[in-house]
Amino acid sequence: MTRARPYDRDTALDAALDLFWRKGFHATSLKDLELALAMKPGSIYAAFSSKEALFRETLRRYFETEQGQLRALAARETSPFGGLVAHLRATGARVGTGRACMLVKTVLELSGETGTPGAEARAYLDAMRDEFTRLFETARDRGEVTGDPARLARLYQSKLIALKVEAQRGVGGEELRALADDMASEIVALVSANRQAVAG
Amino acid sequence: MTRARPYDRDTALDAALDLFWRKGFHATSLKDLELALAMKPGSIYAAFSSKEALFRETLRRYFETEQGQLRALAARETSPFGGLVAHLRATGARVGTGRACMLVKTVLELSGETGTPGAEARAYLDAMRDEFTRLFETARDRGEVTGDPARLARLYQSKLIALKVEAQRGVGGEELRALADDMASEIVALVSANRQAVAG
DNA sequence: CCGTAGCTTGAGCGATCACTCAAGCGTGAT
DNA sequence: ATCACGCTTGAGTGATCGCTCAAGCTACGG
Repeated sequence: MTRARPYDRDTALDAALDLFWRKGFHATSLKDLELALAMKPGSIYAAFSSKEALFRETLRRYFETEQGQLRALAARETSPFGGLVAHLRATGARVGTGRACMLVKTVLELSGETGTPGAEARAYLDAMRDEFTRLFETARDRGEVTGDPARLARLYQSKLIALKVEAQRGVGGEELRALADDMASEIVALVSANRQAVAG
Repeated sequence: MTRARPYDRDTALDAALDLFWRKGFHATSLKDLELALAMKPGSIYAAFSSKEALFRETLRRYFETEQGQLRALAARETSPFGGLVAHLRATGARVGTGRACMLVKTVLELSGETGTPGAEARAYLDAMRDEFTRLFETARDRGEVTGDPARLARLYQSKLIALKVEAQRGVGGEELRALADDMASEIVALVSANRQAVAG
C-alpha cells in the first residue's frame, strides 16, 4: 500500500536522546539531528512534529529508562533501603560516561521560559523523588530507617544529582566511586542515628 | 578629546551576568543583551569583543564574587569548619532567587565542545574546591575534623551544588533551609565520627 | 500492468543569529 | 570658532536557524 520507512523509530529516538543529552536542547541543531538520525528534515517533522516535540519524547524516554533501572534494582534487592544504597553505589560506578542527569541539565538550561520542556523535566524529577519517598516509607515501616521519608528522599536525590554533576565535571572513575561510597556512608549513618539529627 | 561613554562598564557587566546566569549562554541573544545593557551592538563589541568574551568575563565576575563571599564568611568565623557549616546554611537561606550555580549551569551546557567557556567554568569549580580543601586542612590541623580534607571538600562541594540545583527546581525557601540543615547535620556527624566511615 | 496511497526528498522559506562598518556626533585642544 | 579624535550609532552583512511543501518514489490492490 505504502512505501516502507527506511528508519526505525526507536533507533532514531535513541540517537536523538544521545545527541540532546550530550549537547543540550539549544546547542543541538536540526542539521545535527539529520546527521545523527540519518533522516531528512521532512521525515523528521513527519515523524516527530517539531524539534521541541522530539526533545520532549527523548526526555520521557530518558525518564522511563531511569525509572526502570531503579525499579529493577529495587526489585532485585530484598530490602528497600539496601536497594537505595545499592543504586547510589551503582550510579557512582556506572556514570563514567561523564554526563550529568539529562533532567537536571534540562531544568538548568530551560528554566527561564515557561511552557518549555523545562517544566516537564521538573515534573520527572519530582516523580523520581516520589519514587524514592515510597522506598524510604517502606523502609521505615520495616524498621530499617528512622526519620521523615520525604526529607530522606530529598537528601538522597541531592546526592544522586550531585554525583552525576561530578561525573560531567570530568572526575575520574576511581574518585567517583569513592565519592559514591562516602555518600552511601553518610546516608547509612544518618538513618541509623537518632532522628534528631534529621528532624531537628 | 573624545566623547564620553554613556554607560558604566561594571553596571553593564552586572546586567550581562544576570542575563547569562538566568538564560544560559546559547539562549541569550545579542538582542537580549542590547536591551539589558542599553547598548547598541557596535558598542557591545567595542567594549567586550564578542558574545563569548563577554560571557567569559561575567563568568569570572561570578566566580570572584562567590569566592569573595566564602572568604569573607570564613574570615568572620573563628573556626574554619564552623565557617564551612555556616556557609552551607547561609546558602540554603539565601538562594531563594531560584537559580543554580552559574558555574555548574555552564559546565552542563557547554561541556561537549572544547575551547568553550565550559572549560573555564570547570577550572573555577576546581578552584572553589581547592578553597574548601584548604579550609578542611586547617580544620584538621586544629583537631576540629578527622578524615581526608580532599574527600571532605568534594563531599562538601557536592552538597553546595545540589542545594543550588534544588533551589532552581523551585523548592521553597522553608524546605530549602531544612535541606541545608540536614546537609549540615550530615557533615557534622561525618567529621566527628570515627574516620572509617569516610576513609573506608 | 497500471493507479493510487503514503511515504521520502531536498531545495528553499522567512526569521533570527552573531557581528561589522561607514557615518554621525560629542568633546577637549588649539 | 574650529578641528580632529574616538566614541556611538543602527542599518545591514552572510550564515544559520527551525521548518515547509511540491514533486518523486515505492509499495500494494485490482
